[in-house]
This record gives sequence, structure tokens and C-alpha cells, in this order.
Amino acid sequence: MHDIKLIRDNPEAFEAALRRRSQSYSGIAQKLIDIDKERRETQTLLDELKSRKNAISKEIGIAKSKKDEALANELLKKADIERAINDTLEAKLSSLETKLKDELSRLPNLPFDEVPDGVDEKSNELAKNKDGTPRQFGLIRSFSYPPKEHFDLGESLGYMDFASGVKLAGARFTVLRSQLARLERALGQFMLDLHTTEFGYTEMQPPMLVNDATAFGTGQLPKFGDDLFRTINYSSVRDELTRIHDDFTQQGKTILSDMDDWFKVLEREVFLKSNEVLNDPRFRYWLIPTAEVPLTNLARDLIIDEAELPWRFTALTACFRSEAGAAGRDTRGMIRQHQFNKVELVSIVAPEKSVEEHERMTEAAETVLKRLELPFRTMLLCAGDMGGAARKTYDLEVWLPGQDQYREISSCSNCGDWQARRMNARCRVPGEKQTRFVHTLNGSGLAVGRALIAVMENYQNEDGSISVPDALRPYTGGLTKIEKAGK
RNA sequence: GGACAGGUGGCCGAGUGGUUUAAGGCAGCGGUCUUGAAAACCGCCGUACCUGCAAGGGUACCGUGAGUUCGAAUCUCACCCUGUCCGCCA
Repeated sequence: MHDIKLIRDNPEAFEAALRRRSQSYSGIAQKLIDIDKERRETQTLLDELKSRKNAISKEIGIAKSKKDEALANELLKKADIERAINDTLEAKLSSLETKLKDELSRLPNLPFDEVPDGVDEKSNELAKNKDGTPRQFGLIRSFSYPPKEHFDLGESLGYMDFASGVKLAGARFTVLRSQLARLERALGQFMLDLHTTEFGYTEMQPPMLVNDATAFGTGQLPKFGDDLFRTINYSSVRDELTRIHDDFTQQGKTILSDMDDWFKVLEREVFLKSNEVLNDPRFRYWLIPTAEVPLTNLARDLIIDEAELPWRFTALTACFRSEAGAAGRDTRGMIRQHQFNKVELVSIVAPEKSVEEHERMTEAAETVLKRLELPFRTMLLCAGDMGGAARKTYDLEVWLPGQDQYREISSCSNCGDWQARRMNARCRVPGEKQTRFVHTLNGSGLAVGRALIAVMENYQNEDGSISVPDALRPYTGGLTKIEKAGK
């Protein structure tokens, strides 16, 4: 969310930055300023009225305590007149405030100047190291045979079971078995250990179901609810639905004599009401699309002593994504799943530290791939390809020899104060009065499922077995090669 | 899920419709005193918004949201959360 004061002070720059993401934001600054102007005028008016009203109320109190009923009655009449105007203005102010917040909360973050222009991934650039060399690591292995894709490898091994995934849940679910399940676990453990022991992240186990406020804080709501799975606590909803049904039935008997018409109305109304209940924040929970959501929200509604910052959190959680709009993409294999494991990195820092923290976090993610000796490159995303919360994003893309291309395995973003404003997450130098919004950063460190794929394709042998990377051997209980059972 | 008890500032805690401008205490910050520290004493000590060049003035917030009232921390209703006991449960 953006600071309306900044928009007010610098509307052109604000809008120009937004339009780097999409031309559709043309005219938005003026629209916001108009709402804000009316909002402030209304509040000024209302505050003056309230001030008068408060003064009268106080006088009444004094009059009554002095038993001066005549004066009290006279003042009462005066107060009555004030009230009518008051109520109207109050309603107006609250609607303007809501409108402004709604508009602001739907706008994405402003890209940093160094973020390249562009509308999609075609304009992403290979990032550079400090010395100007391309940020590209590892040697791409040359194969004496056509390297296989992970799903072929996994299925021939008998450890990657797509049919069972479909049976148990549906498309985009997979069952890992035996040694591949073990390898997947080893990858997650390895990543957590690296981040906690070498990069100072604190290991966390957050909820994987979150409420509306949490989903709003990181920017999933209000705009992107369709990308998430949601669930309800049915037992608490059931009583509400029953009550609504009974209400309508009761009304139907008394209001309508023609039962056919009544049932049509009932059906429609019950549908609408049920929908309301299912969307009631009291009953619904969102499945997290990433641990960024709960971890970042740990700072929500807090004023943190700056001496305590940075906060660095890591967590290995399942992530759930509806993949609405991804129909037909990556349908084979387990590149794009409804459920996958990911080790997430989240940093909460003082405002002036976020740029340097972003580099540090990206290095933590890169270190995972370096230790696994997987070839990868680091891309700087263009304005149009970044997520809405980010000011700048690095994507780590790992080389997949079976696919003969780089694929995203991590995304590290500096969100500035955009999430902090939504969450009201602030910090303060101990002893000082001024509070400031924290800056938040998040990065995958890494997507475990995709890391598994990368290990499989890069470490495959001609006989279909997979060598276990050295870095993982402490985690695989002596297993150095993954091969078919019974061999 | 049921019963009961609760939710007031960073923390503890008083407050049953009108000098509440939320008492008092603790912690914290500044000062006096002191070679220094402690103690004592004095002062400061929430967040956000509106207004103003500023000094300042104003408004809102006592779990959340509605309501009653000229006036609500206080009364009414709904909800959320916490504690204790019971029930269920990995």
C-alpha cells in the first residue's frame, strides 16, 4: 500500500513509476488525490462539529451537576441540531476513507529505477556481479546421451507416482516414494541448516492456514484471492446456514402463497446468503501460497525496537496454489503443482537496510545451488514481470538438462514498505518518538520440489539412476545413489 | 463444542452514564543533588488522522463491530480472543 501523502506531493513521479508496470494505471494519481481532498475537507468539517458538540455535552454535564435544568434543556435542543449534520458527515467520511483505502490497496509497488522496462519475462535481464561479470554459475554438464526429463527418470525408478497423485487428489498432485521422498526431505533439511547456521535465519513453523488480515498484509488480498485455496471451518458455518434456511422457509410460508414462485426465490436467496457465509472472514481460512505470508505477518501491528532488527526467519512449509490461469502450462511432471514444499526466507529490516539485505538474501539462496553444484543464473526481473509487492526481484533459474532450459527455482524480492503499510508494521529507534515502517523482504531458499527435479536431471546417469550430490549425503543416511528397488 | 471468568496505555492496575483531561504504580527518558553511582525529589512519558509556516489547536481510539444517549471505558446486542473446568481429539 502507498502513502497518500507521497502521492499528493509527487503525483507525476508516482504515476510514471506505476505505468512502468502497466499503462492501465494512467490517471490513477489524480483520482486518488481527488478522493483524498474530499476526505480531508470532510474530516476538517466533521472534527469542528464534533468539537462543538463535545463542548455542549460538557456544558450539559456541568449544568446538570449544578441542578440547572432550564439551562440543560436549552443546551439539549442545541445539541439535537448538531447531531443530524454530524451523522451525515460521519457516513460520508467513512465511505471516503474506505474508498481511498480500497483504491490504494489494489495498487502494486513502485519498481526501483534500476529495474528494466518490459511487460513480460522476455525483458528480464541477466543480473551482474559487483565486478560487472554476468551472474551465472556452474558448468553445464555435457551428456553422451540425451538427458531425460525428471518425470521419465522418476517414473522408471518407480519413485514418482503421478497416477496415484491423480487418484488421491487430482491433476497437479504427485506422490513421491521411497528414495525420492527421502531425497526431497534431505534437500529441505539441507537448506534449513544452511540458512540457520550460516546466514543467521531463525527456523520457524508457522500456520499453513491463515486469516484474511494476514493474507491482506502481504498482498494476496483483496486482488488475488483466486490464486489461493481457501477452506472453511464447516462446523462453525453449519449453524449459520441452518439459521438462514429456516428464516427463509418461515418467510416463505407467511409471505407467498404460490409455492413454486417461492421456491425459486428461496433457491436464489439461499444461494446468495450461503455465498456470503462462505466468504465471511470469520469462517474462512486461506491455505498459504508461500511461508512468506505467515512469516512476514509476524511483524503485523508491532512497533519493533530497531536494536532488535533485522528479523530473519526461515521455514520449510507446504505451499498451496490454485494455479488459476496456468491451464495447459507445465502439465507433465511436477514443475507446477497445487502443493509443493518450499524453504522460505523472510527479513524484516530498518528502511535504510533493505537494499543491502536484498543482496544478502539472494546470496543465501544462491549458496544453496552452489553447494548442490547445480548450474544456474540470476535474473533481474523487469517491471512488468514482478509480483505486485516487489520493488525489485531477482529470480534464480536453475539449468534443467532434460528440458534443455533454465527454470525458475527461487525468487527474492525487496518489498520496501509496501507490505509494512498494509500490515502496520513499524520500528522505532529506542528512546525516539518517531516510528517508521519497516521494510520487508522475502525469497525462496529454495523451492524444494523444483530443487529435486534439478538434482534428478543434473545428476542422472545413463542407466537411469541418480547420484546424490555430496552436499546432501549427510542427510540421506548413507544413500549415495538412487536406483530402482531390487537392484 | 459446553459452562464459568476475563480483555483498560510498554507492563501491572483503578475506574457501574457527566471536573476522566483514563487515577495510582512499575519500567523508560531528562533534570536536581553527587567525585561517580544508588536513593530521594522534580519533570517528561501512547498511536493515528485533520488543521497550521510554526507555536499550537482539534478529532478518534479502553478486544472488534453495531446500537441507546446531548454525552459511553462504563448500558444493550452480536462477534473475536484469553484463562479455568468439562467433552472430543493427533
